[in-house]
Amino acid sequence: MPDVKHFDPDAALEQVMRLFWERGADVTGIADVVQATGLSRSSLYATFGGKERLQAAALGRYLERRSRPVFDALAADRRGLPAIASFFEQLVAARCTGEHARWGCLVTNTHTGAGRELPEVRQVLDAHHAELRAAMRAALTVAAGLGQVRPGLDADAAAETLALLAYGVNLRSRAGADPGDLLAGVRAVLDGFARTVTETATEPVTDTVTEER
Amino acid sequence: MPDVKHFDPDAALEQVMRLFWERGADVTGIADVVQATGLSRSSLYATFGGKERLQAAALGRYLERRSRPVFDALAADRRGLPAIASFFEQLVAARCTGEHARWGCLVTNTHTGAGRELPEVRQVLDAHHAELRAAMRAALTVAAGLGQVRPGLDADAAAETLALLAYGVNLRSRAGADPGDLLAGVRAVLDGFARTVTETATEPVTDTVTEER
DNA sequence: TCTATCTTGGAATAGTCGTTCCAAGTTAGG
DNA sequence: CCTAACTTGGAACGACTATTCCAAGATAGA
Repeated sequence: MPDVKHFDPDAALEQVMRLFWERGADVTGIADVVQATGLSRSSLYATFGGKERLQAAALGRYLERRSRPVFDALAADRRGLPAIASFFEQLVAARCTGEHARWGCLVTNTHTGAGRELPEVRQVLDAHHAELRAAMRAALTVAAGLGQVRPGLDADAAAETLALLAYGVNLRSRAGADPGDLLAGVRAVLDGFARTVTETATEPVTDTVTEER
Repeated sequence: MPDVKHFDPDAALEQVMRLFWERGADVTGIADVVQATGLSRSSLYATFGGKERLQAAALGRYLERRSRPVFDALAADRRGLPAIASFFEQLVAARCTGEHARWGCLVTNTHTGAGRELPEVRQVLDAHHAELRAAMRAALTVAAGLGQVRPGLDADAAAETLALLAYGVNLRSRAGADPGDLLAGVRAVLDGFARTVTETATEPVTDTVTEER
């Protein structure tokens, strides 16, 4: 029987993902990957193939390990509009403070990069958008059932709105946007989706967002 | 007296801007710039300096020639919410069809690129955001004066929302998003900002957006 | 322990990157 | 026409790019 790998491919891919996430895949060289992972070029190419396949794998890992769990939590949250508000609060906090501050979102960042034309990458981009929108839609449906939402709201359109808003937050956070501004922008949208003007004015569903500022 | 330039620097910068816009500055080499402009490396460096300064110049030109005129038109538009709806209709159309389809927005694209840390570039990014938000705010103020907007709407927050939404549209359009989805997302926001639920349901301010689909 | 089979480190590949340099060409005032 | 001042084409630079290759090392069944 042959030799086995002297490293953990899963841990290596995790480091590659973080490297591409923080710096951007386009401007990160294989030499950087070698240094960050401690692997040799041979092991890297034998395990992951070339850079394009490595980028696709790292992007797929980001969707599975980073995005999807949050999307699933949102879709499973039974609170309605507060669930969406909570999602954005955590998003802004993660994008503007802590370990990954100003890293943005790897999927969002990839939209403008060179690898966006690769089929494997494009597929992840579209899947990310579909899953984000579906999670938003699910939360909006719950909100509608709880009577939190204004009559006549198009849940599909509103879900698309919130997805686009999340991309905007991700994008601007990478340029060092003020978290207060981002949260204010989120609050204005959710207030617009809420049941009536007076209700949201006296007791807004997004009170927690305001408190975060 | 010395020799004069054998080319038009303004026209050359225009071509560079379009090149960076379509392909991305990071993945566009000086060789590509030389080929696209027809200039020699000597003339290029003598006129614009290195690549970083060239990128900053191209980005500044984009803001001045592409973004600002549209922002100014929005800020000067006295229609209120229809002015904002019209802005987004033109945006989606420009991003998804015609000459610059799937190019996105150069400023939006630059948010995720390598040059985003350069002071000159960062300055343009922030200026772009400030001007976009100010234009949105101006249109919202007009809308409030015309009684088109729901009571209690925070114009600053709503302006931030619309700016973030525009970034989302720009980003997703570069990945080939469906223009109908984008317009639906825009419509949902504007309906939420409009005066009352019943009014926007029977006669939405964003009717023209709906018709575009 | 032997050996087939895989992994590993690191050299080497051809190509591209941004940038610099210089001789040759071009201009316009004197 | 002369010449100072500038522009231009194109070669050349070292540093980097992704990728390939191979000898040496490691492994586990026979």
